[in-house]
Parts: sequence; C-alpha cells; structure tokens
Amino acid sequence: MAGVSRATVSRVINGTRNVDPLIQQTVREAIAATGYVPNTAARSLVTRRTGAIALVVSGAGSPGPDGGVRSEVFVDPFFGRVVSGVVGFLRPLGMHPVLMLAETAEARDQVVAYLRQGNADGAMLVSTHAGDPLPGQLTEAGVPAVLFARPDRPIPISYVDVAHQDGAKLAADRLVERGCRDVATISGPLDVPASQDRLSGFREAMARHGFPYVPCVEGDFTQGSGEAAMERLLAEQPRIDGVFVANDLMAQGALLVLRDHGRRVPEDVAVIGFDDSSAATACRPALTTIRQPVEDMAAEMARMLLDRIQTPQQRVTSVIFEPSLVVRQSA
Amino acid sequence: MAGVSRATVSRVINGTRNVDPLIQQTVREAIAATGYVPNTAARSLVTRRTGAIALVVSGAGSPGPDGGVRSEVFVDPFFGRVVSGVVGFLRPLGMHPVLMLAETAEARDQVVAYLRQGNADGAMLVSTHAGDPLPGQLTEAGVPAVLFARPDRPIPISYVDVAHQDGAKLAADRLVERGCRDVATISGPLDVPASQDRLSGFREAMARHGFPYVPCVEGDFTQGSGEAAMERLLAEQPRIDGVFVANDLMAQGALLVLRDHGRRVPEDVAVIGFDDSSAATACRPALTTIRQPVEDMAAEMARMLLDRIQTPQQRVTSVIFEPSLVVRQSA
DNA sequence: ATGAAAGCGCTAACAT
DNA sequence: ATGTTAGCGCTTTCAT
Repeated sequence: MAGVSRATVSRVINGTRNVDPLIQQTVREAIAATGYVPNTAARSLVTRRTGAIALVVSGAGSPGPDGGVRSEVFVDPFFGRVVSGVVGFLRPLGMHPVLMLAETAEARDQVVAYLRQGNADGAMLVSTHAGDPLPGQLTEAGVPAVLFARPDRPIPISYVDVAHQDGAKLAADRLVERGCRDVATISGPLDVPASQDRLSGFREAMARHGFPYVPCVEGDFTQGSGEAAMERLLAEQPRIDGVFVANDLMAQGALLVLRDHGRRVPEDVAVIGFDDSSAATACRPALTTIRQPVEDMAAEMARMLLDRIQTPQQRVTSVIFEPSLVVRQSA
Repeated sequence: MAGVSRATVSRVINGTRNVDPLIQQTVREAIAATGYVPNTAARSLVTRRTGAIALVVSGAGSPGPDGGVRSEVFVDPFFGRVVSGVVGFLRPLGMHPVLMLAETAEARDQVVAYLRQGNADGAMLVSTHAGDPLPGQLTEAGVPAVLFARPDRPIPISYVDVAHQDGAKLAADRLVERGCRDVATISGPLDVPASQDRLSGFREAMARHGFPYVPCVEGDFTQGSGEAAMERLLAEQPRIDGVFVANDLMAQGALLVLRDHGRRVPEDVAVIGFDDSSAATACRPALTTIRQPVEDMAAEMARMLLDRIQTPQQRVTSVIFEPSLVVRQSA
C-alpha cells in the first residue's frame, strides 16, 4: 500500500464517510498508479452481493434437434428493444445483465437455482406465455424480481406494463374516425393478460362509438398466425374495412394476405398494429400502430429491481406506461 | 457436516480423484439432504475463475436522447440466432452469458475493464462494423476471446466464420441456372470482410459462368439501404433479371422496391438473399437465400472459448462452416 | 485416502 | 478519523 491501511482504502473505494480528504486523495492516486482493481469475488464473499442481475426470457422457443433449445424468442423485434432498454439503464452503473432463457420446467428450475445460489442478486422477467410458473417460483424463493408485464395470476410481485386498453382505444378511435364501419380484430393468445386487455379495450371503445360487437380471431403473435387470422376474417366478413391487430408481426402478416386478396390498404381496409416494433416500418404500406415505450419500460424495470435489491422489505409496486398512436400509411 | 471434513466434501464436489466411493456416497446424500450449494464467490476467490463468460455485441446502435444508447442491433434477427446458439450450448453446462453492448469507445473500455477485473473468464464477440478495436484490446489485455467472424485486420485471435465465397457461388450458380443474363448484386459495407468475401465470391463465380463484370451497389445491411440500392440498380440497369443481395434484410427491401416498380419476382427478376434469417420467410415472395448455420456457429464459438479458458496457452484456431442454398420462391 | 491448516482479497465490527 | 482484527466459504498444499 502507499501509506495507509486496507480498511481505509476500502472506505475510500466504497465512499464511506469519515475519511480525511487528504488521505482520500493519496489513496486515489495510489490506486491510479498501481492500476488496482478490487476483486469482485472477495467483495461479494463478504457483502453477499454479486452486483449481477439476470434478464430472464421465459416461455418461448422449442426443443431443438440436438436436445438443446432453439429459441424463437428473438425473432420478435420486441425483445431487442427490451434488451436495449435494460442495457441502456444498467451500463452507466457498470452493470450487465446475465441472459437466461427459460422455456422448459428444467430451465426454470435452473434459473431459480442460479439465483438462489447467489450468482445474481435479482431477476427481470419477461414472460411471453400464459401460466408461467416462474414468477411464482421466484417470489417463493425470496428472489428479488420484477416482471415486464402484469402476471396472469395475482402474485405479490412488482411489474411494469403499458395501458393496453388505452392503446386499444386509440386504435378504435382512429379506425372510426377514418370512417370504418366493418371492423374486426386479430388478438393475441387469449390466456395472456395483454391480449385480453387489448381485446376488451378495443371492444369497449368500439361499443362507445356505437359498434356493439367486434368479431375477433385469435392469433399467437407470430406473423404466420396473423396471415391465417386475416384469411379467416376475409372469409367470414368479406366487407371488412378495418382491422386492429394485437401486434405488428401479425399485422405484417395481415397486410400480406390483404394484398394477396387485392384489397388496398388503407383505402379498402385500414390496418392498425401494436408495439411500433421494427416490423412496422419494414412492410408496405408502413404500419400505423400503437407504440409501447418498451425501452423506457425496460429501463424502469431495471430501476425497480435495483431498488428492490437495495431495500428488500419494501412493498411491491407497478408502473404503467401510456401508449401512443403512431400514424403511418396503413390507417 | 455429516461425517467428514470440508476438504473431502470439496473433493467430492469437484470430482477430484482419490475419494473412497463409500464416503462419496455419504457426502452426496448429506448434500442432497441439507440442500447445500457451494458459494460461487468463495470458490472463485480461490480458483480465480468466475464461471461466467461475456457475449459482447460490438458496433451497432446510436446514442439515444437520454445520453444512453438505443441499440439497433437486435432489429437484425441474425443476433437472435447467435444468442440462441450460445445459450443452447451454455445452458446444459449451467452457464449463462453476460450480455454486453459495445458501440462506443467508452463502452468498449468498460468491457475490457469488466473482463480484466475478472467478472467473467472470457468473451465471445460479435462485431458488426469494420475497424472495431475491441478484438485488439481484448488480446492485448490477455483476455480469452473468440470472434464470430474473421477480424478485418489480422489479429492473433480465434474465430468462427462461414465460407462466404462458397455461399456467394451457390447464389451465382442458381441465378445462372435459372437463365438470368443481367445480374447485379447489392453488397454489405465494403469495409467488412464478410461483405468483401460475398462480393468477390459472387463476381468470381459469375466470371466462371462467362459474365466478366457484375455491377454492385453497396448497402449497409439494413432494409432501407436495400431499398435504396435496388432503386439505383433499376435506374442504372433497367434490364436487370437477377440480384444477389448480401443479407436478407436488404433483400426484403429490394423485394418491396421491385414490386413498386411492377417487376414480378422471380419471373422478371430473381432475388437471392443471405443468412436465412426470419426475414426470409416474412416477405412475399419468400426469399431464396444462402443459409448460414448461425446457431451451430455460435455454439462452436462458445465451445472454443471454454476450451481456451481451460487451456489458455493453446494456439488460436478458426472454424469455418459451409453455407447452403435454401430455395423458396424468389429465385 | 483423508484431515489440518493456510489463505484467496475484501468488508465490517470494534478499538483507539 | 484511522488502524486492528476477524471472518466470509471455499480450495489446496502438506502431513499423515
């Protein structure tokens, strides 16, 4: 050491009070001179904190040919935005998320074990399918955790979410305003709260506009399901002139089918998506869509988790973001 | 403890030889009974290994409004496949990658510091832009690292890659076989080795077929640049009847422009992409494309890194994968 | 083949 | 305000 005891150095590094400014100075210079870096392992051995947090993506992907898992999670550009938001928040803090995929029961147990072992201090969880037991497992294990969306069953766990119903209302207002009279919707999987909310919000808003019933075909958030749903809609409701689709990927599929059927968008049929993902600008006509501030939501999720790790006893909270209408060509 | 000393328990857990089978049995039972899990921090304090490895995505994204960074990395479905392959390989080993984005010099330094501090034992690096200094920084710092693609400058570092030239040749052969006579290509950024290889490989293969010169417009791997490039190609070479596009995202853009111009694909103009990403099936007509076995490559990258961490003194190596032609509708 | 003991680098009482 | 001391939980020589 260059002058003082290790304890003092420790205090300087961790910014504990009660250190002579002069000595602080000396210590900092010594640190800079020697290129000293604190050993993370030793530190976390005593503090019981690792400084790492997990980003868990749960419930998407399928068993691969090699027994491994080929995840389809990341084909939805939505996840890229989540990652982006999380990293954007964490990086200035010198933190980086540990990425974990949890599609199978085995993988979920592994996640829980990993967290319990103290490899990470907490978890952010973005779950795509209904009935995901992971949030429950995590709370049960006493692991600090925050979800990206409201859990489908009430669980004492914090989360961020978007006001899906408000978003759906924006879409309904827009379609009606455009003069659509024969409106339908393509929903996401109806066991997912987000899908339910978007559907109910849309139906309610349409009802207020004097359209008591809105037909709905259920999709699964993939482009292919959007195509299939649009085909059905066209068959069952040939005079359709407006569609609210629960995400952009499905909307993209719907657009393809409409074109195949010679329907012009937006002249013959107006289409509104949800998410404002990169898919929205990747198709022709570009999608009018409901924007979720995903990056901000993800950043908030990270912030909440850090909060929770620092003050574990606090009550669970939720933060709901407002969506907005992004007008492009499709409606 | 249930019977023996900690040293013995340690030996059992770490599979060191010279332990009485009977005692092994006893110890395992005790472990199971007590639900004991070894403390990672304590272990890595003495072993100097953390058991964590970093997945670094370098060189994409732009400074965001809040001073953070809004990465556009993940809009290319390519990255999802890399993540998928890496996780698929790592998970059975109980390992999970730490995700790091490194677009700015500051972020790169942070990555290096993180690794040097021993927060992770090594890094996998997928770099998208030319002249990335990170591979050099990593080797210099003595951090075990493996790249996803050949570095643009020769550096003593291991990597996996695909035989770009072979892929380009597959495309050339296909286009010629279809009877295309007026062929052009849309390349990626020409300072990236992969782009160069795809271009040179394509030109060489076309030359062998008796087409001495192939016009080329440079893109940047985004859909928008693909659109712009296709516009130019159509203007400069109106009789064009075949295009090889250096990735699927740009090919998707080219498809849109061709449609806008009333050219039928593949009847009037045949289009071949590269990657076989999810974009290939997301457009109409679905893209005929050159498939990179990205997941396998990513898994191999992870394997190589683990190898290197275990045996640091070994020589650097490279593993090159063969691409394949995936025939869909566009050519 | 097993146990005893030292120590990895740090933080946090406690003492001064 | 600073130094002293005692561990955190594990692996690993070194004895036996």
